[in-house]
Amino acid sequence: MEDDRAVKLSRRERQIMDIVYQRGSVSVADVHKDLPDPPSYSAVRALLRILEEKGYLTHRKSGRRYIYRPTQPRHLAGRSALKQIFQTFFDKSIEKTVMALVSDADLSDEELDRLSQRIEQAKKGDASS
Amino acid sequence: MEDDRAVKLSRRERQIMDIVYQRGSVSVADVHKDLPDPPSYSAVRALLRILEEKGYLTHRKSGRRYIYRPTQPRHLAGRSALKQIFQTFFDKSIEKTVMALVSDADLSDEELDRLSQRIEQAKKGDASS
DNA sequence: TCGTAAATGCTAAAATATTAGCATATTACC
DNA sequence: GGTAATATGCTAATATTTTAGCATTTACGA
Repeated sequence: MEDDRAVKLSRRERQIMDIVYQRGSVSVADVHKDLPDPPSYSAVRALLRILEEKGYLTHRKSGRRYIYRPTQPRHLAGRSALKQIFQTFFDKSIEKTVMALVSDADLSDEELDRLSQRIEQAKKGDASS
Repeated sequence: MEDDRAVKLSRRERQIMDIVYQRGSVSVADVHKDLPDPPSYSAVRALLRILEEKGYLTHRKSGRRYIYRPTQPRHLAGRSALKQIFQTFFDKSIEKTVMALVSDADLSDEELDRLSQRIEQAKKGDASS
């Protein structure tokens, strides 16, 4: 289990990381705006600083403000989050997980077609990449 | 956003809920065993009691011990967890999420076939349920 | 240029989560 | 029935998280 990352985050830290990943990069004000039951601006800054100290974020200056970005790329973080979900709720079954996702989504026939085709193409024997 | 549930859990509470959902139902000892950096048995009991107070768990007696179960059914909890993931990491795209899941999984050709067929069957026009 | 609005740095207070330990109850087994 | 092992109930100490506020810096615009 290399899920040490998300497991160690406090509630607020987790909420903030979610916002960061959703937005890609954020200013303090962005986070403050999106946070449920938002605390003071100061509090948000402190949390961001802590997350940076812990290695989850970096920042750069843009004009007079800091822009924070995650250190772990989004797609990697997403994958490990998915892994966690399918282990916890879907008996480690990809199929169950996918079907839950699909059946909740109310996709059009076209979208379903496209999806099933893309899955077909993932087959090993398939050279049409 | 009705994600009020997971959003409110503390770190330990979340770890415990994960264990509960993974196992289906648990004794205190089960949780204690699975918890990363396990605290005392007492601490685990306290957390379970709190989670029950908050409405996430119930318990029944089995012999001399308590068996805890989640109040929200597994599949529902799983779905809302998935929703959270695909919103946060995959631009609210089912397709992106599914493909991330599939491409990480190293499924056999047979499994991929089966999956793509099941997705086909989800089409509205399809009456072969 | 220079005033000012808007940012960050820092620190410590307050709230919440986490933990251990002792007292008590229950069950299984001899 | 008696007793030891294994539960839970409860409470208070400790650790961590979350927060606000004041001091200082920075860049934008009149």
